[in-house]
Amino acid sequence: MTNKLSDKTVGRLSLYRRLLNNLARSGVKYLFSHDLAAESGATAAQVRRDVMAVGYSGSPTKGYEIAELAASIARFLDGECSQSVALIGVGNLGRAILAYFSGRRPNLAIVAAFDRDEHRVNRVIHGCRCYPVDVLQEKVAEVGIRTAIIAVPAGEAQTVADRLVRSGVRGILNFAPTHLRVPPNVFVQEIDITTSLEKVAFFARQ
Amino acid sequence: MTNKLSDKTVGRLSLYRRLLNNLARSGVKYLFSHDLAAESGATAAQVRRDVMAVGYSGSPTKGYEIAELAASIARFLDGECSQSVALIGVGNLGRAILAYFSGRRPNLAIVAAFDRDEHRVNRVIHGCRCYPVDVLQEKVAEVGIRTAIIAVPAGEAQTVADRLVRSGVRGILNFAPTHLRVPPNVFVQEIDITTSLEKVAFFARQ
DNA sequence: TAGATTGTTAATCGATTAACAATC
DNA sequence: TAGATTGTTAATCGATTAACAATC
Repeated sequence: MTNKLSDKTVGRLSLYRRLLNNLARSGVKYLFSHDLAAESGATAAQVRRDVMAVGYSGSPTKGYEIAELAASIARFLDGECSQSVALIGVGNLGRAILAYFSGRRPNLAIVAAFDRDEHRVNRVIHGCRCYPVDVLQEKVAEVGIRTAIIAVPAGEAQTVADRLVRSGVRGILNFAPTHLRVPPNVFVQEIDITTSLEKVAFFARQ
Repeated sequence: MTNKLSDKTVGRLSLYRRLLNNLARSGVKYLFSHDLAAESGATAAQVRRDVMAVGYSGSPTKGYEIAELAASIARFLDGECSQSVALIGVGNLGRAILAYFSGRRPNLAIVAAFDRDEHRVNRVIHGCRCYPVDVLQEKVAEVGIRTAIIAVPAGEAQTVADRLVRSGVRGILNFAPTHLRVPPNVFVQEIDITTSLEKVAFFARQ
């Protein structure tokens, strides 16, 4: 179960699950690899390999049973118990992230937010309690948080990351436009909106 | 100049430029490939290859002249004239994006935002005029916008993308959790925050 | 000069794609 | 059965890494 799975495969599985849940809601029972491929942007062969990786099998005539496949992916992606997430930085982007995840994923909820600005702390934003950043390490260690989202300005991101890692965080989603230096046992996913937009603008011009 | 450059290379170049500009501001004049590598998370060999791609040359003893290299990258990434960007969806995320880019990049500015909700339109948010989505095609074609950001709910993203493409847009930054189907001459960069967070949570548990 | 770095090619690696026997 | 799809392996592709002569 704790296989070595590539970054990309895990990303695709997460996407498949969401698509499958949507389809299940609309009453569809089965689909073929090429259906899921068309929905997700992957290829049918990728879907088949990814499905294989989670240990689920389909039928050559009926395809995959949607509910079963979704359940297999869930078993694979989600841990035994639900995971708590911390958010650091409650500016425009941080608040958008809070709003976005508010009550959406019960297994993966942002349970604590932190900010340096005292006007933003000691209140509840989109259902999430905001604390001063001074209590970051204490709080993260206390709750046993292992996943964090960094949405602070570039200059503060590395300091925040260091403190997170010291408190036991093992995965960071980093929106700050800075490459974070972390130990090899910590997974970092960088989302650099400026770079993404510049890429789009570049290829739009070609 | 209009070379076939990979997605990843363009992304790294965009990041290098930002790092170089920061260094230039702090008064540094030269750096070596491994310095830029350490800052960006790339390898020194990647930096050398990327620099080669933009047609700039360094010196084995001094390294790269920061200002010159930044200028070469800028010539390469930016077009002749500045590019206008449209934003569709002025919800929490859309407003965060507006705030983020507001006045930051003169060459790549969000000049028009669109939303379906009439409470959000016909006003200026973070310096950007918001229009009803009905005038999207008209406005995009009129201004000659070729780059757009989609920040609408998943269900509306494909419709919006179709209309954008019909109006002449050739690059889309898509925050909606939907795989967009577009013609092959349109570049799409998907930023799926939910998938990214699930990936981080998954690897944090390993 | 000696030494480190550059520009650039060759070797490696990993992921994607093609292919096909097994299956229902 | 005939036919399409599955599970899975082999071939392909592209990007990363290693290597090294040329350079200052």
